Amino acid sequence: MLDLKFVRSHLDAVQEALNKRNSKLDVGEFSALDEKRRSLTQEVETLKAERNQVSATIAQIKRAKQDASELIARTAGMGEQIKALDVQLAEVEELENTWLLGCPNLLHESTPLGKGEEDNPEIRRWGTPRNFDFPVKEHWELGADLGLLDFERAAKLAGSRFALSFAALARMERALAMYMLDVHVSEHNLIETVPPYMVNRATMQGTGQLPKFAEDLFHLPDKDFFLIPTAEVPLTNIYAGEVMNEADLPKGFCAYTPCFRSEAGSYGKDTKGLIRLHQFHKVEMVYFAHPDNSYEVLEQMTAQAEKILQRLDLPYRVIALCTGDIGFSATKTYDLEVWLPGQDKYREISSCSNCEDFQARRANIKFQAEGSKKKPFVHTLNGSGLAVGRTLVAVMENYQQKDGSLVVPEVLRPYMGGLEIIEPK
RNA sequence: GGAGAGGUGUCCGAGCGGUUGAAGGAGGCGGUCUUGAAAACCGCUGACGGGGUAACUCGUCCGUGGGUUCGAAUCCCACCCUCUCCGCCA
Repeated sequence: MLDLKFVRSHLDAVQEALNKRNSKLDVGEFSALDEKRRSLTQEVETLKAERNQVSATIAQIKRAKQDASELIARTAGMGEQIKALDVQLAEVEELENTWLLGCPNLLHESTPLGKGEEDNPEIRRWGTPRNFDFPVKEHWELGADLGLLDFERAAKLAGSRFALSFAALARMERALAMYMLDVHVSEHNLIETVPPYMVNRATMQGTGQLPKFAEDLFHLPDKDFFLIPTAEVPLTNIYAGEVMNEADLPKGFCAYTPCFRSEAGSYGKDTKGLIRLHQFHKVEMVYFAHPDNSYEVLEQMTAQAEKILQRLDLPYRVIALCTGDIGFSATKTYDLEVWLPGQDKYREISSCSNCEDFQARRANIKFQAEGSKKKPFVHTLNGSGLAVGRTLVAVMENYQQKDGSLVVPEVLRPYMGGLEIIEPK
């Protein structure tokens, strides 16, 4: 969330960012609440100061073993009055806080202005889409023909937006995940992590999923746990409430986890195949960075995600999300879109964002500045490195052959017992 | 799941319902002493919010949330977490 004092003193700048995001939020609402809170605070604190004084006097009298009943009688009703004001104050504070928690992040100056995804500019392209001398299939067709992907039985087990994959295809998904993790751990020095896949409310609030986006999450009411929609949530919250060492920044983590999304409101979108499921796997990168160089870390992290696509020889492009399309917590985001010949378009496979101190403030993650008493908030960044299910889709569609078989990308072969081709039955 | 113990400041650790924001240590910072260092001694050493140009001042915070009281770290209730033992379990 944004800093309360910053919002108060930069109302115009905040409103401008909200407008660029197509948000309907009005800073005037915040302003009114803030003023109300401050005047109530003064009122109640004056009363409390008075009460504390009288109580101290009573204490003195009692210690002198004298009778204080007269003074005690005089304070009757004071507690009630304070309590009533405290309740009012708590209500206003709650409203103000809810406003702040529901307010999206500011925007980096380099984030392009735009209404929606159609306005996202392309930054660069890598690779050349392959020319096929036969009609290309989409991945679900390939999977079904190979007998290695089964959506009907998955629907029987769970419902729509679930998948079953088998044998070489299942193994290839595992190979992809292992390969990604190995690259990030041995080449990028990320700390491999196995985090909880269910987290509590505070954790979801720390990264910005709650309170605003509850409908996107799976919730276990018994324990009040939420299934993670991305490993960004547990990883970013690792240092919640802690003070990190400046010398340790930037500090990066990665994790291979399932991700659970309710996909409410996506009816009719990507209803076929592996593109949009309630459950998928993703290798996620999260960095805690120094505010001075977090944008360099963003470039580096994006390059790390790109490296995976390059090693798999999958053509992709990098786009910058515009102000109307960028996520709630981010000030700047690059999306990597991989070429899917079956769909004849580029599709999102990674999203790399700098959230600056937006999440750090929510989750209270600071660092001790050396040679100073200050404890500034860190900057947090997150990026997919990559979405494993969608990478499998990209490999299937890009590596398909005329006879319906799939060539196994070279870098994956060591993870698949040397297998070079996945043959149809 | 059952039985018990406990959660206090950077850390350890006290705390009869009333000068306790919190004893006493340790650590850190500054100083005295010293050729230098150590030791010893002295002082300082939390966060957040409100008011004030400022010096400063007021309020809140002893796991979390409620309650009792003129007054709660201290009493009551609920919840969370940690530890020990038993049971169950991959």
